[in-house]
Amino acid sequence: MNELKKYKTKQRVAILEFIENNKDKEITANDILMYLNKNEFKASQTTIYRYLDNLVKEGIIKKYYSEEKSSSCFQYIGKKCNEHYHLKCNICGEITHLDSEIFSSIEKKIIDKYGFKIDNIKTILYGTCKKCSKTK
Amino acid sequence: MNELKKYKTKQRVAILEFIENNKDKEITANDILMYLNKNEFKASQTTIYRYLDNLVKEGIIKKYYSEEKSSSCFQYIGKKCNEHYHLKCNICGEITHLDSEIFSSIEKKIIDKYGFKIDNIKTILYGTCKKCSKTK
DNA sequence: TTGCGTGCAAAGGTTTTGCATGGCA
DNA sequence: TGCCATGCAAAACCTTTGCACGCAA
Repeated sequence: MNELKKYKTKQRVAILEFIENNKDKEITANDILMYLNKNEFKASQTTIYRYLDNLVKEGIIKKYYSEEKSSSCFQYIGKKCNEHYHLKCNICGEITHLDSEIFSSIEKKIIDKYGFKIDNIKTILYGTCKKCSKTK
Repeated sequence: MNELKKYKTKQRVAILEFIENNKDKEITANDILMYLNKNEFKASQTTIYRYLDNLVKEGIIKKYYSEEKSSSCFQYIGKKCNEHYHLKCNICGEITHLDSEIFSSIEKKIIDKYGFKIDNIKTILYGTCKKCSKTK
């Protein structure tokens, strides 16, 4: 994505910090709001939603919808995730980063046959991870 | 799954008919509401939501969440869609059904390397379709 | 007649928007 | 100083709930 000008504010730092500290969890906008209200810097829900949108567009976090919570959830994925795909376990929520070579042949096949260019940032492959397959 | 007593009402017939006639589309509760309002039998949104819940519980339709539409979508379950993947255009929303062979090699690779079993019903491959790539 | 189904209106919850103010660079 | 970011309140949505009435069986 292009370099949009962005300022570093206390709110943004606090929000991103919270998300980074909870890499392994799905976080709702409300979780962030509740957490910040108990801490040093507060941020309004408006700010939280707007900043989360930015982070999603930049590919730094991912957004999903949780039926269970009836709200959107966000999760940190890191800055170098623009080149590969992600697997997400339906059961434990764990995210696995896929080697990019695995998908390159398929990307090409799909472009050739359907003219469809897959967006690897937005696309998430859902399923069941190794651990959860065993304990089932 | 058990045999709950159910009445056959005009509203329910109309709702189910609409869903069946749009097997290949994602339908929101609102789509049904709008459609019915233009036609023979009307149904309130309350009725629609309640009946959709029933159909989901009975396994007749499937419910998932559409980020695009920011609302739940429902789809009649046809056997054919349980075996392959779907491409969804970020721009026009068109859904393309993928030939299952294209993905089978990848599924195997991912199981071998990560032990991850992809769920082809829940997974949707997002991107840009041929038409929208051209007009861009 | 019985009791499930319906519709209305209102509530509940999440997310977005408009606008004036605040604050980083 | 120039803009972007923020916060408030209200709006816009989607979905659920309570309650009285309607209607299939």
